[in-house]
Amino acid sequence: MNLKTKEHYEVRAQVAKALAHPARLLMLDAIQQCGDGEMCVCDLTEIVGVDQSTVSRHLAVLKQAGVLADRKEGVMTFFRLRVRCLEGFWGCVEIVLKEKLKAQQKAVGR
Amino acid sequence: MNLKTKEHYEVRAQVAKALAHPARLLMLDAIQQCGDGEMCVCDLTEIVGVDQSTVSRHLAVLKQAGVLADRKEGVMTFFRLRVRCLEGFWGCVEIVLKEKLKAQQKAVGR
DNA sequence: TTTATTCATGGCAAAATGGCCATAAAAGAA
DNA sequence: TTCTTTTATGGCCATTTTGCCATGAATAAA
Repeated sequence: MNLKTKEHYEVRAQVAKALAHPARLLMLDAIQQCGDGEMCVCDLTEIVGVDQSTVSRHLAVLKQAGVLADRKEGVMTFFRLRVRCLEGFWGCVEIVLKEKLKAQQKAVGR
Repeated sequence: MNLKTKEHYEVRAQVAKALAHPARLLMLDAIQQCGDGEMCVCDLTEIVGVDQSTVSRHLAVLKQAGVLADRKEGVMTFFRLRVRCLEGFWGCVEIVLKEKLKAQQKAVGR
């Protein structure tokens, strides 16, 4: 088998972890769908509906993971996606969810 | 904007969370690469190198998420992938890692 | 039957995560 | 200058996650 080093799996898990929070998913979705391709912390705070400090920390996680980039303009900070592959990422998640549903239906019919 | 419900993001985050652990990644990789397409808990325990009870719990997480299925044969339990899309999933992670590296290089050269 | 093997689970402790509040820092407005 | 707005961060607490040990349950072997 062609298994990798422990670090190999750790850095990849770190990226997946950054994507594994509902508030962060919502923020990514909002940024992706907004016309400008970027959003300020204040707007994201309103959309997510948690404390501004919490949003700031979520955004820091996504930035640190390599998913978002930021740009300061005056008093505001705008965040934008650094990658275009998230569709594929969530496409796989959708498939997993469908499989899970299948398994549950099979279990009920047992 | 076409944002989804809170639950929409929660179930998807749950799947991502299941994939967001180095030991679980290693196990998925091992199962994917092994010839039979399935592995027993005992072999996975040896590969990962943590307690057998810990491996069992990791496998339960992946099963619950819809990523793995299991099959009992005698005293052993074999786990196999339920989905074929993980390549795409990790492909996106690779792209994120490359972006992160680019950002770090830019930061050093500043 | 007794013994050994394989896996799952209860219990517990350590660490990580996520949330809020308060507040600092930076920029612009008055 | 002083006030306001926007963002980031320290502090703190509650919850979740992760790991191990011990042990139970199930099956196979002796």
